[in-house]
Amino acid sequence: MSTSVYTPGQVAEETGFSLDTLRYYERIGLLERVGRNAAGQRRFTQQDIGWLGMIRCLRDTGMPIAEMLRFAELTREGEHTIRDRIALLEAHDRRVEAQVANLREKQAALRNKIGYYRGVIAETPCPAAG
Amino acid sequence: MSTSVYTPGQVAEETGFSLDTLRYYERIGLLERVGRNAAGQRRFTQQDIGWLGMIRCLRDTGMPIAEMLRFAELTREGEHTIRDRIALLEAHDRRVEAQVANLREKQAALRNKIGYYRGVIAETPCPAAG
DNA sequence: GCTTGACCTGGAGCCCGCTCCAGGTGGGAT
DNA sequence: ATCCCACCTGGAGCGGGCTCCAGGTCAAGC
Repeated sequence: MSTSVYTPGQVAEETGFSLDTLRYYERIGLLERVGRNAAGQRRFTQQDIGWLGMIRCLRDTGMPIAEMLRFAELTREGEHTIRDRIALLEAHDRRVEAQVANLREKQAALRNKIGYYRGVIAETPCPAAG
Repeated sequence: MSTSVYTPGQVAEETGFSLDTLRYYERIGLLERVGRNAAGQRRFTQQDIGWLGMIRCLRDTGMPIAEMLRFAELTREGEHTIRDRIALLEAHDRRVEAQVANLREKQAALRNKIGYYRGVIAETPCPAAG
């Protein structure tokens, strides 16, 4: 299984992005032009897959595509942008933290509500026996 | 300050929903027809605000509007739907839990990446002194 | 030799959740 | 009396992020 290249289907399978999404990401430049075989079909490298893993992390944590594009750009520009990349990721990390905090807060409120409903039921044990 | 009704502006202020969003929620039935004054202007009750708080929790935790509508419906149907409401909220709670877990997992990966970048910088302390 | 199916392209379409607009009404402060 | 501003309605528009489609090209298995 040390195939050094992967077909679109394999990549979709592995990354969880749909074929259309993979093409879309390439179109908008989030994915650098992917290599092709003689017939013009995409052949992804291990590197491409690694980058897609990064994209997956950023998307799943709610980074908008515009910002991922910025990050992609920085990455392409080379090592001298590493500080900028760190700054970008750290800012994002803070947003993720806030996101989790908000989720937890709202979740607590919802659990409260569930508890309240349970109490209501406890007072009226049998639905139609009031 | 114990105004028993609130203007749209006050409600927007307090709930963080925009005026348009409040009207939109009423239009689609997420908010039951809000009371009006003689001139036809909305006057929200304390109850409306409570409900909006619930909506806020559900939205912020990613519940789609269609499902909030379902919840609203159940609520309007009365006490005999409490078990269904609990079920709905519990299912949602599980999704929220999964959401947080995924965020945490991806966040850890991103922090890893930041750590990696830091390592790269440590090896090349001065940007142009390679 | 033919079918099947994975893939290609460019472009249109879709869903969600708002957000904005035009044109109009009322009501409170000065 | 006047001004201004908050509010009203119905309906159109928008931004993000895909997703689908038509029409076509290879490549391998039967």
